[in-house]
Amino acid sequence: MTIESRTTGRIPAAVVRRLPKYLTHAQHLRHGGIEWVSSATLADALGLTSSTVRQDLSYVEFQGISKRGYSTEGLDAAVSLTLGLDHHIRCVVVGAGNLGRALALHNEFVLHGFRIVGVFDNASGIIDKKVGRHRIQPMSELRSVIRRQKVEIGIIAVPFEAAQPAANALIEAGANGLLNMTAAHLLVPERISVVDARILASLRELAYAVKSRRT
Amino acid sequence: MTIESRTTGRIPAAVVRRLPKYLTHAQHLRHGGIEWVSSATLADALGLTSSTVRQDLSYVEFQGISKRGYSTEGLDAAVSLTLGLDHHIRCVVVGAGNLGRALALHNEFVLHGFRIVGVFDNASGIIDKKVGRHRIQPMSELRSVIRRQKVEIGIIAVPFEAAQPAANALIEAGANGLLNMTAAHLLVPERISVVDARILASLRELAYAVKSRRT
DNA sequence: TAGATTGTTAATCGATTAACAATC
DNA sequence: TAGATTGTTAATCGATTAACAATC
Repeated sequence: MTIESRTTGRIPAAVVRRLPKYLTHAQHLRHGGIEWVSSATLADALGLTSSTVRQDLSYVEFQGISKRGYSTEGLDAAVSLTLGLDHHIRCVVVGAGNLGRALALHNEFVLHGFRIVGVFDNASGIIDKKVGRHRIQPMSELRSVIRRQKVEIGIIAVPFEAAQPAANALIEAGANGLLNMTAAHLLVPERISVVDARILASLRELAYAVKSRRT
Repeated sequence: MTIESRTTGRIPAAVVRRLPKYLTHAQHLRHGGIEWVSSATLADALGLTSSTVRQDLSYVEFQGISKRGYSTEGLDAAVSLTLGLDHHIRCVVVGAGNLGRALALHNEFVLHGFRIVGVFDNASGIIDKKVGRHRIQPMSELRSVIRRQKVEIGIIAVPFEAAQPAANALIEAGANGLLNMTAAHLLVPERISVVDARILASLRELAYAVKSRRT
């Protein structure tokens, strides 16, 4: 495969899932003043093999240097660019319950370029209440906020039964990506990307793991 | 492969990750009064193929019936048992910030058998404050709570730099499974299971997906 | 019974790892 | 220079899908 096709073609799903880990670690190392990291060191820190690391990074527009490894600064920049994180990405939160409010206030998102530009709910009792600097808005305003502010991502933090309607509303309003914090499986058109946060599913996976440990 | 070895051997990771989805959907169907579901219908609802569904369910101690499909009640019971969800599972939350408090109050966990038995933090200013029915306890009490209450799972909802120390404290105190809500990669002994919630990573994956859509 | 649907084997596909020439 | 480390190809491993006999 030529360099051309490797770096411009689609990146395998398994690799895309790992790129955020490389990014986080590269930023962490940079922050600690470490300028170079080898595939072996990176692998150890992230629980991978050095082979996987080198394979993965070959999909990123960036080269390591023999005998030195990868520049943490270059790695940060290149992975950020590959993921499309070179500019702020606007998000809205749908659902202003405990979880939705916590996410709207979550500092880490802003710190890494995800800007929450609206918090929505359909419970009339909480409309206009404040969540940090946000004012809870009714779902009827979702469309105009998404259009005006060019929102790309909707975070769905509603009760189980409200998840699909919330997804429909977000899609109809123009969102292209959905972060699903519920246990519901969302049915969406092919052009829409969904990532499931799997919180309950993760606890259930852990239940299996700790059970298996016992037997 | 004999029935014996299929159902008693270790279940492939990819299958374990899907079992919670089958469980959620089976419970949803049951709740709606639907008693039978075919592999094809299940596949459509969950975005899988009927072949994957049948393969996956062959790892569960439970059989479908030709021409009718799977009993939703049987499916619920069998998957619950396989995952080890036939009894309550005790958890603690470490970190009483926005996210930790939201998770401690999250109704869905209790509803599905995960009981939060303690909320911990090391910021002296918030010790003894209430989170719903929970009182925030200092980390110094973590060990005795985990031992006394036979806690299996620790939920880590602390700032990035505090994640590894929190994991160490949980492991030292006797937890066997960790749900990591932070972006940090946790280094743990082999006997300990970690599942990453990947919230920031999921947003970054979505950033890539919506970027790729545009080009 | 005939047809629908399961359970399972075999084939395909994709992801990970091993190996090593290129190179700094 | 000699040795460490990358980038890439080929081999292995695991996950998904296709196909079909068994069965209700």
